[in-house]
Formats: sequence, structure tokens, C-alpha cells
Amino acid sequence: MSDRGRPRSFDRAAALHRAMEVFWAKGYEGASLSDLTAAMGINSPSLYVAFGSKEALFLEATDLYTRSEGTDIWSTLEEAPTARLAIEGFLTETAKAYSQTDRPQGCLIALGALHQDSTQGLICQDLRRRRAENQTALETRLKRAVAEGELPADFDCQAAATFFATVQHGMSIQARDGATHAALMATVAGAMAAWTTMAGARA
Amino acid sequence: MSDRGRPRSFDRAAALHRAMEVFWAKGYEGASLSDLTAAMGINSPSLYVAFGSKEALFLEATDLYTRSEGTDIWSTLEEAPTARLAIEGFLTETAKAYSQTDRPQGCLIALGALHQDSTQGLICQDLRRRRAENQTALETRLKRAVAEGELPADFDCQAAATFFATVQHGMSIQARDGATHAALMATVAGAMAAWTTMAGARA
DNA sequence: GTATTTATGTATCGATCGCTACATAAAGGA
DNA sequence: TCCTTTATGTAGCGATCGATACATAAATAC
Repeated sequence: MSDRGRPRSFDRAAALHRAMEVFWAKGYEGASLSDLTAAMGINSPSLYVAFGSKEALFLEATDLYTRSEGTDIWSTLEEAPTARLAIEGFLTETAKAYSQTDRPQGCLIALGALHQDSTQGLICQDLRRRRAENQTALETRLKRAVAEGELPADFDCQAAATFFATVQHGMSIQARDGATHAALMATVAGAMAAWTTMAGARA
Repeated sequence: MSDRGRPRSFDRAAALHRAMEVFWAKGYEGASLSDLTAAMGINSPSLYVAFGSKEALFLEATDLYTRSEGTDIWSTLEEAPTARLAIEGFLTETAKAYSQTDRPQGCLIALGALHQDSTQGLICQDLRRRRAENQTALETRLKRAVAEGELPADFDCQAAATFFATVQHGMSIQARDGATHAALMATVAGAMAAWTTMAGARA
């Protein structure tokens, strides 16, 4: 059914990847249609036929971001044998990813659209949902550690998840300010110093 | 000399305060001239005569922000008797300020303009400078504690300052996501748990 | 072949962007 | 009073915003 008509003359996946990079570097409102079409190598009608609107393109770009850029960070969380190594790996991978120089610094999910606006309510809402999901993933991993006996029963998983998620968000701003990998790792060390106290303390 | 001509018919300081709130809520690029003039209760020519340009208005607004909203946070840092209380007070005041519901959540300095752009290079640069100054203030306070013997001589003041500054930046995003005062205090507790380890450890 | 469907390139659309020209109003200086 | 200076309100500047109308091109269906 859908293979009728004139075939698309550009690589949709490649164009989406370019769009993701533009949104990542400039944010939703900072990325103009001119920026996007120039980077994607297409004209605006092609963009609208293929993706629908700027808003839809952004949502699809963030989804691609989550599936591509986020995997190293979040797979570490799940696969590490202990919660401590999971958190440490999660933050270490974050430091590595955020300081890569061949791509925008910091996280698209964290920095893409922070200022709520009537015209971009959906965008802010979607990014907030993704941030909340990430924090939930942290909390789930910590709860698993409690259930497995690695952490004490009175360990406040929600508070700890909030803390580590907040640290990661701060690292996005730090990375945007040009922080080196070493500087980001200083933050990771600080966060893991907190772990030592949190995991060792008893009520 | 300057009291010649028709006198200004609006309160310049009050108008600047309104402008600050608009920039705070919407960011630099998200705040349009229409938004600003509407909030300030003036027409655009009055804005340009009184403030010069949108860019100059923003710079003046951030300066006002630093002098007004930032004092509680940063005075605590200087006045607290110990470094531990200084950091704890600094973060506690941050949690209180960022969760006020009668003003925008989070920090103007942290969230005002994160995406560098050809048209707003000065804005980004100015905010980065202010963020760097804040981190330096933290580092200076910690160095003082080392000099006074409160902290060990091998305490890594720079790394710790980076960590606490990053936590505060993360709290801005957390606050923008609607975090309650209690949620922000969970992050503060995490950061202070790090302090316990950092200040207690010996090389 | 013809009809249908979808994509592309050109050339815009109306709306809004930051900003300003212009005439007028309201003050002090002479 | 008249001149100069500064501020205000109206009205609109050129540029750019996100998004489309339109004719044409290129595929399948029949």
C-alpha cells in the first residue's frame, strides 16, 4: 500500500539523525526549520511529508536519541552485578558520553526544552516524562538491590534515585559549559562518596 | 545633565524586575519583545530608550537577579561558621529558593540560555561566567576551611566545588520539573552524604 | 498506454521576530 | 516665550519564523 507513488529520494533515517544533532545542539526553539533542512539536506516540503511537523520531528528525534545515545548509559545500570557498580557505571558512562567532542555536549533529554511555552507544551511534557522514566529506572535498580539484600531494608531508594538523577542533570549543564571528562569524573566521585555514606548508614 | 527632557513615566526598577521574571520563566530566546513589553507595561520604544536592546536588558536583568535572588544563597556560604554548615546552608537555601511557587522555579543563571547561538553568544558567555564565579566562590570557601584546619590539607577543593556546583545546577532542572521542597531536600541530603565521606577520608 | 499516488523544488503564505522612524508630549535652559 | 532635550504612542520596518500551494516528477495499479 505505502510503496506506491514516487519513492523518497533521501535516507529518512540519516536525515532524522541529522535533525537529532541539530535539536541536541540548539534545543527545540533554537533549531529553526532552516537549520534543520540545511542539516538534513532536504527542502521543507520533504520534511513535512516525511515527518509531519517540527514538533513531530523533535519527538521522533528524542526517541532516536533515547534508543541510540542512551543505551550505553542505561544498559550499564541494568547489567552491573551490584547496585553500587550500577550507579557508578551509570555515572561513569554519563561522564564519558557528555564529554565526547564529536557531538553536542550534555543530554538532549535534559536540555532540549526547559522553558514551558504555549506552543511547545507537548515537547516539554515529553521530555519531562522521559526524565521521570530515567529516575524511575534508577529507583527500580536500587529497589532490586534492597530486595536482593545488597542494601538495607530502610534504604531510601526514592531519595537516592532523586539525588543521582539530579547529579546527572547537573552534569549536562556542566558539560555544556565545556567541562572536560576529568571535571565530570570529579562530580562522579562526589556522587559515589555519597553512596558510601548512604549505603553504610543505618537508621 | 540627564534630568533634562521629558521625564520617564514608568518605574525603571520595577520594569526591570518584571523583565527579569519573564526571562527567568521563558529563557532568553523564549522571551519575546511582546512578552517583555506586556509584562513591563510599556511600549517597545520606551524599552529601547531605557535599556538599549533585548540583549542589554537581559544582562541587566541577570545582574539584578544575582543581586536580589542570589543573596540568601551566597551570603549563607560566606557567613556559616564551618565549611560543612556553609555547604549545607548553601544547598538548603537553594532548595528553598528553587521551590518557591510565587516565582519561576530553578535558577535564571543556570537555565537562561544554554544553547549557544550566533545571535546570543554574549548572553551564553555572560551566564557561563556567572556560573564559573559561583563555582569559584564554593572553591574559595573550601580552601578557607583547609587553611583554617577544618579540612585536611589534601582535601580536593576544586573537585568538591565542581561537585556541589553541579548538584545545584541539577536542582534547577529538578525544580523546573515541578520538584517539591522535600524532593529538593532529598538531593541536598545526598550531597551532604558525600560531604561526610569526602571530609572524613584521608589519602 | 492512462489513472492514481506520493515526493520534490520553487516560491511563497500569514504571523511574529527584534527593532525603529516619526510625530507628539513634557520637562528644563535661555 | 522659544529652543533643546528626552520620553511616549502609533505604526510599520526588513527579516525570519513554521508551514503550504502549486506544478512537476517518478513510482505503482489497472
